Amino acid sequence: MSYPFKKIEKKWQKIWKKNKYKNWKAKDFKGKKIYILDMFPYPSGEGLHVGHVEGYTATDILARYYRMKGYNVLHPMGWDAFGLPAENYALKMKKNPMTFVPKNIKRYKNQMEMIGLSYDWDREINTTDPNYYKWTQWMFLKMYEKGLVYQKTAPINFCPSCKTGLANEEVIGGRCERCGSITEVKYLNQWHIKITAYADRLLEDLDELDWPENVKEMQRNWIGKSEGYEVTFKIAGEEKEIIIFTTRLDTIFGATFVVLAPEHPLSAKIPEEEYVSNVESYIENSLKRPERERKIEEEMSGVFTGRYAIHPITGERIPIWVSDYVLYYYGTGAIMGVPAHDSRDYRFAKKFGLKIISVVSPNKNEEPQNLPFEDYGYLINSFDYNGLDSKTAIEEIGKYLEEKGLAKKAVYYKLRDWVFSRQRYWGEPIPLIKCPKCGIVPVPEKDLPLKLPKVKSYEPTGTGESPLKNITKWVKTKCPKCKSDAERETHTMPQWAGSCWYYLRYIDPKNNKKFAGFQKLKYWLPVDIYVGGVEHAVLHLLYARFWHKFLYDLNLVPTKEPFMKLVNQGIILGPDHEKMSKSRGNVINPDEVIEKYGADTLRMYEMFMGPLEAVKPWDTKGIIGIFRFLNKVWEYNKKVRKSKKKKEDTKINIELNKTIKKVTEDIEAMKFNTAISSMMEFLNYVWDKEVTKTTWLNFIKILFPFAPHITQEIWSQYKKGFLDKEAWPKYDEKLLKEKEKLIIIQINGKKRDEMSVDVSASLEEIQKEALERTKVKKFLENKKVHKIIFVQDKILNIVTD
RNA sequence: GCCCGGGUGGCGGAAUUGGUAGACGCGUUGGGCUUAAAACCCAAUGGCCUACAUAGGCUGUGAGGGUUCGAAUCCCUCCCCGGGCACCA
Repeated sequence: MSYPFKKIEKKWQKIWKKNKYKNWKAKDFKGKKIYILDMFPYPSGEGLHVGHVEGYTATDILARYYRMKGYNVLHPMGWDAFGLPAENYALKMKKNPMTFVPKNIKRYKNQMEMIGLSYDWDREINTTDPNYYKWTQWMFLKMYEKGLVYQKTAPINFCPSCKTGLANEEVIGGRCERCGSITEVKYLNQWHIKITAYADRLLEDLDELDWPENVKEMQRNWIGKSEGYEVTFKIAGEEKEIIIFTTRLDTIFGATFVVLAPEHPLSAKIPEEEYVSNVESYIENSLKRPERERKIEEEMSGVFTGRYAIHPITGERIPIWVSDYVLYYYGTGAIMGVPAHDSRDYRFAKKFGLKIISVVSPNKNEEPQNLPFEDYGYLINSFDYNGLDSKTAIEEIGKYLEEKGLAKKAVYYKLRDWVFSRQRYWGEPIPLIKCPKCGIVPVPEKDLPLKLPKVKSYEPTGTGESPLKNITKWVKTKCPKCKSDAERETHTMPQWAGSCWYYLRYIDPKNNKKFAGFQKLKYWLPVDIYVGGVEHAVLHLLYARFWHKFLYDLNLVPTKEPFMKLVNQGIILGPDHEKMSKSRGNVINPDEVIEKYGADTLRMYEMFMGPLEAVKPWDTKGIIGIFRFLNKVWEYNKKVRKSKKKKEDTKINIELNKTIKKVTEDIEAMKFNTAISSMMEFLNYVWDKEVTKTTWLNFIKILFPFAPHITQEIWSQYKKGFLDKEAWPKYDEKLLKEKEKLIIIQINGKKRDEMSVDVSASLEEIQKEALERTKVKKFLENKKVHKIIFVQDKILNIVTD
């Protein structure tokens, strides 16, 4: 017979709800605050999966713990309901997202209650609520006002299945982040946001953050800062010049050719007559192919223009080529080819028989052994600069060229501006109006929110136009400036827009004058702990940091960064150690687990599986261990209720204090798996013993954040009120200082014996006692003691010759 | 190719950061309860070996080497797995 978890869990969930979640409310400006945040879900309709439960349980434990510790805890939840995930699901089910999404939200919320998550539901937000997206639009207009929003026709990534343009960040390995389709390149006129203006700050401020190193590294790589020089190469017999970008000015004496990207304006302009048709067809061909395809190609291609560039130092004539291994959208779209020290230039030179000169070597006055040699080293074959190390050479050569006006320092980033238009229905309408007379005119603030119109058909068109385009009534409007007939922008914002600032709205969710009051923001920010999946490393987490910094510059938020500490929960694999997926049939459904074992078991098992950050497989058998543990708690409680014991034994007291200490420290370090182990150890220890009610209730208190239902039920059998309101038990350090210590006796580093010693014993006493032990004597026969090493309270190592 | 993680029993994982390797849990084996099974309870459980037994020995944290009285932990070389980036000049 198992304990009646269904009855207990239902009972307390009902009471908590009836109590209007009062125990979980955050109060502004009251005492010491802590802001514990989850990444809010997209309510797609598939329901919560075990991965959500993992992260949400972890923060729930923290929230419950800190409340008991007397903190003012902000632990909110909301819905990221705009965007592709929700819309694609609605499309699949042939429903309108406007009616469908609220249903999904209900389902998600219901599931969260079934897991026993202690959110402050008064602060619930929904990104599709006009009262919410009013402020998303407002912030967008602020960016527009500050010149960070611009329109440009550019080749962008386009998902043929979702039928919309995507940002660079949304293309993972050439595929759409949402649906996995291979993306295409389309030339579309899109709104962009100048996130690149913040590249340097986004990079630098990473250092201050308590984030996993790999996430910081991913952001650094994504931003991809390169410092170098722009160098001018004159074209022989022409006024025109080619500006190239290089980070390796030390290799300039090895530049034996110049390469232009096919898109480079000079590519089509400069070829000698006999080369024109060749170059033109090459350019035409490469423009047809998306960048991604060009990259994958092993074989290098390119054409000679028939023209030569003048080397800026030696004055030598070097050939100018056009090749698509040079990217137009990075740097200046032109490079100097240094085949001896760059693998791509090397391959290119080999293929077309171009000159290769080594100019950097690992050793002075020596040619490098293997080409290409891409590391820094010492200069050779470089005239006056021979013998200098690469770094010095870069500076010296840079100085020389700068003086001659042929070079200047330059910084380039891999990060590109954020493509912000989506050709989809389910998003925040971009609040801009196109007036034939005034051009682009923002929707006046008083007219916000610009509501998304209700429609019958919202299927994406695939033409590069938004479905909103067909809603003539909505599209046709008057220009706010000149009142003449005008049209609304019909593209919508990407799904990331709403999630860029949702953590701010929780702080002041009902404010209808501002997105949030500054004093409240000052009290609650920054977010102290943010838990969520690593998949947002260069998406949401980069966008939100950018958005936050923008608001910071307008003095609208008090901190430079939104999220101080970030923790990524590791994904939970199926029992077969493979990623959970419907097609593999290895998906664990949390609803079913709750049905079979209850929410407390589900919560605790997910915390017990291993470290929060680790990727770990679900073990269908393993969960029984937690279930047994909770059953044992229930059984043992019956024994305690009958007990008349008044005074606790010292040994049990020590054990309890040890457990409280371990659980306290482990929760703060988010090491939930070992916290649970130590509680199991405690129960195992007292299992055949009797404890007082006080001892037992202290144990129940520390178990509460992990298993709130069963503990609250047990608590109610002794005392009134909610465990949320109880103070976290303190542990007594004095009790933890044991009188006797176990000393391990090693001989030459190997454990041979152990003995118990009074803590007050002197080293001499311990040594003497140890050397007299029969086992020790046996090992020391015919040997001379050379040295004795003693580690206080731990080890005595006897070293012999 | 480059950059991050990581390799510990049959499995998930512990190990105070250089000091008893394998906590806790699963599984397995033996025993109890039961007409029987499940559930539950008790005990054993890294591998190899010696022993009638109480016991005891050797070996062991991906491989090899090094530092140290002492290494899962630090250093060097290599192998393997996971993740990210990938013609970014």
